[in-house]
Amino acid sequence: MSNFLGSHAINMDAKGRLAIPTKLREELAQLCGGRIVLTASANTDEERCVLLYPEPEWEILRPKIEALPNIKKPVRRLQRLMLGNAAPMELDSAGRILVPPTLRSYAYLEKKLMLIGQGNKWELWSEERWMAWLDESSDDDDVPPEMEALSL
Amino acid sequence: MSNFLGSHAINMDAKGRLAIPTKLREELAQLCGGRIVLTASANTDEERCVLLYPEPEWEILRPKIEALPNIKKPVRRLQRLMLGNAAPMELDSAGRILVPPTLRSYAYLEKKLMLIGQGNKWELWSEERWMAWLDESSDDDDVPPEMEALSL
DNA sequence: ACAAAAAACCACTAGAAACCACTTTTTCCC
DNA sequence: GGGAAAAAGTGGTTTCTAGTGGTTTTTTGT
Repeated sequence: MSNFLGSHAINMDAKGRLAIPTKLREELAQLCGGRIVLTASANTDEERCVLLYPEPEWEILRPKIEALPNIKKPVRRLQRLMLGNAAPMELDSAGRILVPPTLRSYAYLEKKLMLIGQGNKWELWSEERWMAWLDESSDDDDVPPEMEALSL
Repeated sequence: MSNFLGSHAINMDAKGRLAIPTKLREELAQLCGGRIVLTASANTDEERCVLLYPEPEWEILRPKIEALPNIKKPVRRLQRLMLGNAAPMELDSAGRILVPPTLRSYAYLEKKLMLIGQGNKWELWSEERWMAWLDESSDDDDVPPEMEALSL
């Protein structure tokens, strides 16, 4: 399936639209006919960003999220964020997408953005916040065993 | 059936009316002829919001709530909140609904509201409270294993 | 220098929000 | 209890902003 790598610096226009890089445009065209889903990431506040899934990937994930038993608060948070912000859309004739206002403000998106490939999806960050997170995130020593086992 | 996604920022007017976004209006029109039911959510106090069901969804849910054996207090609470606040209504000619005063005050609704898609229903929040809940709910580490297992 | 892509720009449209006028209901006082 | 005043509800119109589509200019890479 999809295997997105690398990153792009992109500008958002005054109306909240951003032009998908042409390479990625073509990839998305043949992968899902240009149909994608934007939604909010449900990680910590420092990691607020917009997630961009090709539609088929989203349709794998969505039922799993909906099926979670939601007695526990973190589950309701995940559902409210990821379902409550999901926005299916297609690229316009110029290969652009309009990011919904709620997502724009959630992820603090202004003009300068970073699009980060994450295998099955892309992450869309405020460039400023992305830079800040890179600096700040290095000092965490709570490493799960799966990661310890990795030989990079 | 219905699968509501995404969210909208909406303003309530001075008389407690809010205009349903046109996209959703059309969806509701063909789904249930514009007949919906508003009621109160029965979660924690921090999550007080108004629930908006298309009538058919509500009619699936209502008998289940009514049939619950109500010796235990939480059940009576659920029944009193959800049955006792249920308000069937139709959109007016301009696609607006009048939120009953009791629901307005229950969910602290003032002017700025958020409408959050949750699959079979919508949640209507005070914008201020919605923001606060997002911030406050992130630092809860009581994550059930089903959620831990998710790869987003 | 040329071609392609990204960014900025501009004109147009549709939707939301504010506004206003009118009706009905409730409340309070005589 | 009746009437006046206030509040709440209803319907419609106007204004303005955000969304949409397209074009031009600038930048980048070859």
